[in-house]
Formats: sequence, C-alpha cells, structure tokens
Amino acid sequence: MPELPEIDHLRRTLEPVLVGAVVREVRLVRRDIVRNRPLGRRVTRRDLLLGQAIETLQRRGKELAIVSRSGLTVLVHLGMSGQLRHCPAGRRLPRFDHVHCIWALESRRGRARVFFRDPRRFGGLRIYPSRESLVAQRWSLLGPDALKIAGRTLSARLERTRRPIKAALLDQHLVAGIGNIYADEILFAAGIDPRARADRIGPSACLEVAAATRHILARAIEAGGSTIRDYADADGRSGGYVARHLVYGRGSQPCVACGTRLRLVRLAQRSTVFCPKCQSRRPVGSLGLPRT
DNA sequence: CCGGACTCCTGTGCGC
DNA sequence: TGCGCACAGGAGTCCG
Repeated sequence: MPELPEIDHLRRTLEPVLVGAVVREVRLVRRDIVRNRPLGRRVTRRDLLLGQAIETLQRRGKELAIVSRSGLTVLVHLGMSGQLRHCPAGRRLPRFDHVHCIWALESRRGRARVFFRDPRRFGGLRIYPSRESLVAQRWSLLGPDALKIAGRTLSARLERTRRPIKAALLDQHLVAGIGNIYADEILFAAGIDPRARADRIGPSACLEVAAATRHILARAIEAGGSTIRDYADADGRSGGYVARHLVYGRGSQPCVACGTRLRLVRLAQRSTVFCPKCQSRRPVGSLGLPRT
C-alpha cells in the first residue's frame, strides 16, 4: 500500500532517470487506466507526454506528478498495488503482467524505459494540460501534505470533524499522504486511541499526532518506505521500514512498550491495530518523539 | 452537509 | 493437491 513515504522514495529514485529526458515512445496498453478525459476527448500518446521533455517530478500526498517543460502533466496514482518501474538501457523489459503504460526515454545519459503496472488497478494516470490545472482541479482539494503538517493546522482541521481520529487521518482532503499502515503507527507513537473522536482529543493531543506524523513519515522515507506485498521502488527494491512497524500487522502480539496484547479491530472499513494500554483516549506522552 | 457503507480489482493464503 | 472463499485497501460514489 504505497503511502507518502513510498511515493517520496519513488520520486527520488525516478528523478535522475526522468528529469531532463525526452519521451521518444509511449505505449498505452490499457486505455481505461487513464482516469480522466482531458478536453473531453480520447487520450492520445501526446497527452501521455510523447515528444515532451520532462522538467520536474512533484509529490503531493500519495500522488506523483510528471511535469513536462510545456506544462503538460501526467499524474500517477499507485493505489494499492501500483508500481512505476525503471528499466535501464539495453536491458529487456521484465515479463510482468498488468503493465498498463510504457514510456521510452532518451537523455544525455542514454536511453531508458519506465513503465506503470498495477495488478489491482486501484491506481491510474490522470492528464492535465498544465501544472496550474492540476493544482486547480485536484491538488488544491487535498489537505496539507502530511510530511510537513503543522501542529496548529492539523489541530484546527481535526476539531471540525466528529469522526474517529483514524478515519480523519485517512481522509486525503483533511491531510494528504497517510494510509492505513502509517495511520496506525502514528497513533501508536502519539498514544492516541484510533477510535477517539477527532474533535474530542484536545489541542495538545493534536500536536502530538502532528509531531508523530512528521517524525514517522520522515523515518520511513529514510528507510525507503514499507513493503507489505506489492510495493517496490523504481528499481524493484522493497522498503526497509516494515521491520520498524510497531503495531501494523502485529495484531494479538505483545506491545513493544508495555507487553499488553495488541488489539485488532475494524475501523472505517480498515483493519486497525493498537495497544489498549498505551493508546488511551488522552495522550500519554511522546514515546521518545522530539518535542516541537 | 457529514459520515458511514459500498464498490472497484487481483493475488495470496487459509480451511476443508 | 486442489478448490473456493475471505481478505487486503485507496478513494470515488452513494445514501441516510
């Protein structure tokens, strides 16, 4: 389940391959993987950056934008099982199934290919005529990016919703980038019960959640993200953060902090693991997180 | 308007 | 060994 750290790591690994390269060929295997219809017409290979020079890669939340010099932008969303993979010059394309789009690139460093595959197809591509239209039509609707979320900003947003805190953290319109894995890890680090009502946890707990969010996402980026099943970076490497998960995937195992048996419940249609002792509704402390 | 539930989809892993 | 089913979940959509 690629979340913010996995997308950020992907952006870093793809940048040297894509930025400055010109798209020499595009093969769209599955048209319906393009989720919007630019200008209301059928998608062309030019829409998918054929002939364009790539200027930057930008991430917002869990989304990665490939922005060309002309402004034409392809937005990549990996969903549950999506991958954006790099195939270096001279090497054969790996025989993966569910490859939906392939870009052939040329730059001063030579040729390369990048392909998008997504077995479950919860992910997809979106096309925007300019970076401004991407922001206006989509990114401005997202909440602030979770990696740099300010305590007061998060607090103000959490105060306005009666949902359980975990459901609020998963809402990309409230804060962008957190998925099921990191929501559980963040709430454990902050000592907050995932079922607690967001508007009832109080300002100091909100600050703890914001601090835990920034801390955990930054550590996860350093470790190259988390691989649960499908996630791999542009070069096929899996993420090293799984070994640092303290609650996700550890239901019924003992809490690393107090030994209490971790509880597994269903919340907002997601499996949710937490320590009933460490995660009381009121914050119990920062578990070693730096104070901000 | 808000929040919860349902839906899409395929690979995996389990029980029988 | 093989079959069938439950389960995993990001996010759009629908409904009360």
